[in-house]
Amino acid sequence: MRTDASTETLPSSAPRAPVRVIASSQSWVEGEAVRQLEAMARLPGMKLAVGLPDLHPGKGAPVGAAFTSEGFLYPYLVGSDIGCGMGLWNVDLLARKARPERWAGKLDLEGPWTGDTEGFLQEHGVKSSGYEAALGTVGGGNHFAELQRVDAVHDSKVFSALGLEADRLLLLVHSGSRGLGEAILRAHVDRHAAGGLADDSPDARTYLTRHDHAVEWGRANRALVARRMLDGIGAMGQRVLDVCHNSVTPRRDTGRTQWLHRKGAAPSDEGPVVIPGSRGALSYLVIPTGESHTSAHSLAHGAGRKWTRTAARERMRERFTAESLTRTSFKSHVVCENKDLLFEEAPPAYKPIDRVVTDLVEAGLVRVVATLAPVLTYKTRARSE
DNA sequence: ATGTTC
Repeated sequence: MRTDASTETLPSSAPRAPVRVIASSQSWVEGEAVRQLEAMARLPGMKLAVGLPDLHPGKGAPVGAAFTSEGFLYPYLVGSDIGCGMGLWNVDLLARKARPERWAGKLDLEGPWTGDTEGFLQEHGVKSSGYEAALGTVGGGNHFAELQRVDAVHDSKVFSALGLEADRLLLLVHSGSRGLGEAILRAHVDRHAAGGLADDSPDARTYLTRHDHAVEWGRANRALVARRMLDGIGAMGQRVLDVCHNSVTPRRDTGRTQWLHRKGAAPSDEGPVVIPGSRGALSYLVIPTGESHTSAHSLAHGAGRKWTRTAARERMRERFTAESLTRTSFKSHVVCENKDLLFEEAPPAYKPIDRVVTDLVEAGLVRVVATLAPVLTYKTRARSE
């Protein structure tokens, strides 16, 4: 049986698992993303391929998707940022005491943390990895650490049960396992290219052990990013939630083990999650409303890209100065001293988050608990023209 | 996504 996951070599006549795209007609989903989803549905052992409303094309495999398989698992579907996810912290500071401009001038999370990373990992029950120089750093791409205020509370019962208060700041951290996850995928690709692994093979066990470690390390990384941010503004915080959106996990609801791959897909079976928009948009704190096998136990993980990075750079450079993009329509501040990244990550490069969340609500998958508005978004202090 | 990549 072939285990080759490359889309070119899989004949379109190969048997195809059911494909479901959870998006209303008002959500624009690129045809290429759906084609990628359908190609992945032809992989050996695939049982279900689900596109969430933030589905968009990726490098071979689409992003904003979840896949269940039997007998085989596919590291390539998880991608290189194993363990990437969102953590939310409750900050012991009133929103009206926020000083975004002052904080933007001094916050610096570049470079290794000067504290005891080994000790920090130990406290979190995580083994060190050799990548500790990156522990507590945000990374690139769409990663960020963002101070937020509460825009509106829609479900005060759940909101209070989470220990949240409407007048307090929150901190949302989106980051992953940095170079660690990348090295794990590279080791797999060196041996198997885009092919999958028989789930009873030694290579599958090796990959899963490393994968699980990267997931834990990624979680600890977000915790250290949060601590560095909070240290920088002189505040303390408490973790409210932390969910991973790039991972593969076993499920045993059907008798035979199924492998649930999430590629930019938040879990719907681990309690509340935050679905962030672009840095110039609201983030949605939502609670899943019932377990759903047909949605592969998954939710959208963000707004989803509308423009490629290249297109965003070109279009945004024509229309805006870098300086103007360091503030948003919410009057929030953006620390991003890499100009290319500032343009690539500009709000118009992303789809409207309200439509993504509305699609999830209308599909019966979530209820909105609160909306959160940006106050200060930290991307990078590393200067680059 | 990536102690990237020439």
